[in-house]
Amino acid sequence: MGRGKVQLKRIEDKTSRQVTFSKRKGGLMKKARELGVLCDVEVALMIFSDQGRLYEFSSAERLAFLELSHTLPPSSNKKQKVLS
Amino acid sequence: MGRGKVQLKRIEDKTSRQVTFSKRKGGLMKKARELGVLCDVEVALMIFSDQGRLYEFSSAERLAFLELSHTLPPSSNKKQKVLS
DNA sequence: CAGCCTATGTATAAATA
DNA sequence: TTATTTATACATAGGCT
Repeated sequence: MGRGKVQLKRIEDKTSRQVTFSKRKGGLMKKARELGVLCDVEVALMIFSDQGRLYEFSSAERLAFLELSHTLPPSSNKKQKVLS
Repeated sequence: MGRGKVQLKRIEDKTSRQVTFSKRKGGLMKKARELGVLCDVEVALMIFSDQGRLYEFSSAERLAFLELSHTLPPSSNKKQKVLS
């Protein structure tokens, strides 16, 4: 989307990679949420970045264990950050 | 997208709900894969439908446990189907 | 660096086959 | 009912602030 076509490879420039990560993470979570609501299914989305753990789910019950059973990203030595 | 605007509520018509599920599931997985590659992060996407379990991940190592630690959807009494 | 803007690329709702 | 075809809505890359 946007002005240029997307190449399916790691974005080398750190700044653009961070910007793209932020934009696409938001879009992906929105879509995951929509799929859950529109189609009445349970969806879990987990994204591990260098900063911490991010996740999304539309129906907590069956998926709540995900919060507890994962391992911490090795690069993270701080308390993990949990975002909606 | 498409011809009509989207209402963020459960699609009541079973046929449209199934059609929408199929289309959006594909789109969501594609985007999840792209985010993982472009931004060099680990992504896991799990969708529980009535049919079975679907999942996606860009980096198997840390997330492989997801395959084993989840519980089966109660509505599924057949062997689960695993898709890429 | 976090937002805002907007031209363009994509995803997809409906319609149709 | 599933596959293909548009017309549109939506997401977002690159620029700019």
